[in-house]
Amino acid sequence: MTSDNTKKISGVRTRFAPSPTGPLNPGGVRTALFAYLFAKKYGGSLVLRIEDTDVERSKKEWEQDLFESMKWMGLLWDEGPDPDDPSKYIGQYGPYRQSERKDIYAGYLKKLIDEKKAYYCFCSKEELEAYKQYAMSQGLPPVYPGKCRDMDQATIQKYLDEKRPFLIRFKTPKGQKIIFDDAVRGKVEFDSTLLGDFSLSKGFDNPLYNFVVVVDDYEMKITDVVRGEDHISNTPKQILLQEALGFSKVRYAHLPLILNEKKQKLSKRDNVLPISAYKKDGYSPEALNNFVALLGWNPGTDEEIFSLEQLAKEFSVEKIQKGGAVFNPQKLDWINGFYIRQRSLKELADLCLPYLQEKGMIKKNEKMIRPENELLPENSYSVIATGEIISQSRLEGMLALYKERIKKLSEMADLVDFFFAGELSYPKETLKWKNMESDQEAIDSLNKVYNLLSSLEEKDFTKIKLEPILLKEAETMPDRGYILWPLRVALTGKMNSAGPIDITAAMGKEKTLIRIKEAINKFK
RNA sequence: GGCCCCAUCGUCUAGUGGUUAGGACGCGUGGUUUUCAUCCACGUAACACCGGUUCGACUCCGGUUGGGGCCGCCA
Repeated sequence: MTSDNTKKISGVRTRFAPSPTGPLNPGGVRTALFAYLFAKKYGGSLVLRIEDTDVERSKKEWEQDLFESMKWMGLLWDEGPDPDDPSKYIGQYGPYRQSERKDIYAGYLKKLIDEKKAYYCFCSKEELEAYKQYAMSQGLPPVYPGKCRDMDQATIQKYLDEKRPFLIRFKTPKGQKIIFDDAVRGKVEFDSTLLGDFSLSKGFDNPLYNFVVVVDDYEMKITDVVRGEDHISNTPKQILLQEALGFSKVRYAHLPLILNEKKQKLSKRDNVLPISAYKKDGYSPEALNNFVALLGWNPGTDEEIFSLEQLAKEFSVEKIQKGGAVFNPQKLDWINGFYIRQRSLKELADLCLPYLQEKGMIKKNEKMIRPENELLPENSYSVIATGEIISQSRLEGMLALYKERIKKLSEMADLVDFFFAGELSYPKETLKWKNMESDQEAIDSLNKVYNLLSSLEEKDFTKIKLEPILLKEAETMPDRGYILWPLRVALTGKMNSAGPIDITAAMGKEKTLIRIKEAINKFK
């Protein structure tokens, strides 16, 4: 019922307003995602605003990281810097970089001072810090004591003429109850007295957070603020400012925090990676969005897999949790593995290729022509260690065997490395199946398989053809391991791998026979 | 210390006065299998506590405890 009402609200405008002081992390993405979903759900738009008023801490590189990560995640904004060329803007209300809007802020500051709703403060940092310590020790609210609140005009002018540094403070009304209705939490109440005369700006050209947020949300016609719960105690300050400036009200939805394993607010100290690192590790944006959406929100059904489009459809503020949610990397891995298993072989190959190339295993051939000028029917790759040429479908066949075995793409390379290696090195004892009593049994097994396979043609190296042949042979032994285990180790050099018959098919006749020969030779 | 917020399995959560408290991840066991995974089946495990309201509380109210957030010339 509530969601129906909300749906009717026209012109919903929400915003994501990060400060570029570090790489975008899962916490930031969660805020961005929810703001995005809120906008999409109610047919509104998402504004991206870079809160870079702190020149010391704000860096272009983090802004760039933010654009790239958001784009990669598919969280595209409707207004703000152009993701493809951040020096340009999209949407009709730009630009949205606070560092480029100082004139606007200065105008509102002057207005507040003229109307005696704000005042100059010339107190020193040391003075203020000392008072704060004292106040805390006395159990008093650690807020500005108001020394400069009623300074006479002559003194103000004198200090200004002396070019003393100053702060502009808001003249917070005392004893006022500030009540707002949070979409997540319901009614929230604060006492204005406890807020103190908070600061709006350093001089006229270094405006501060609480002030610029209010100005920008108004100027950008924001209707709904979706942000982390860590901002809830800023909300009464911002409401007071809206009232002082005669701005319209905005609605608030404060999201529960994402917590570390110790149940504290996620921070850089925790082993949570920036989005760019998850990307590098081989997590997909779909999995990340899906996982992060489920942190503090649920669809009300048992369903857990959602695309961004489905999320935008299903999303509702009523279903947002009140308590914080612990970031659980195991569940992320599970979801990521799930998405990998959904991929087509072509997609999987495209996705894994960069990892294989990075490890120096293969390279993609530019020309679709073999050295002897034979045209290839499709893409081809060169195996760097051996110079072999393999086709797209062969590569896909190899990767397919490990699709079910990885949770992230970066794990693929180490699993399939044997396909792209020269002679394998492993202790010959591993060729011996656990039930075998002597080396000779392993040698016999390998010889048998060698003979069987060498009588076949390359085109018979498919699972369908190979399986009956090899299994028939295996049935003559005490158990299948007598045939299959030595073959596995000969082909992969590993104790754990995909099925040996699958590998034989994926590897092809030539290389398979070479590997078996090499294995037998280890005993000579 | 002050203010604000929160409270169901280890974790993410369903649940809106009467349920064997459900699902998912993880973990364990079994099945499939030559191995590792996948897959399937089964299992493990929770209403923080104390009062009240009520015929009846996980659910409503109060308190306690616990956890968290914020208290910047950061955002």
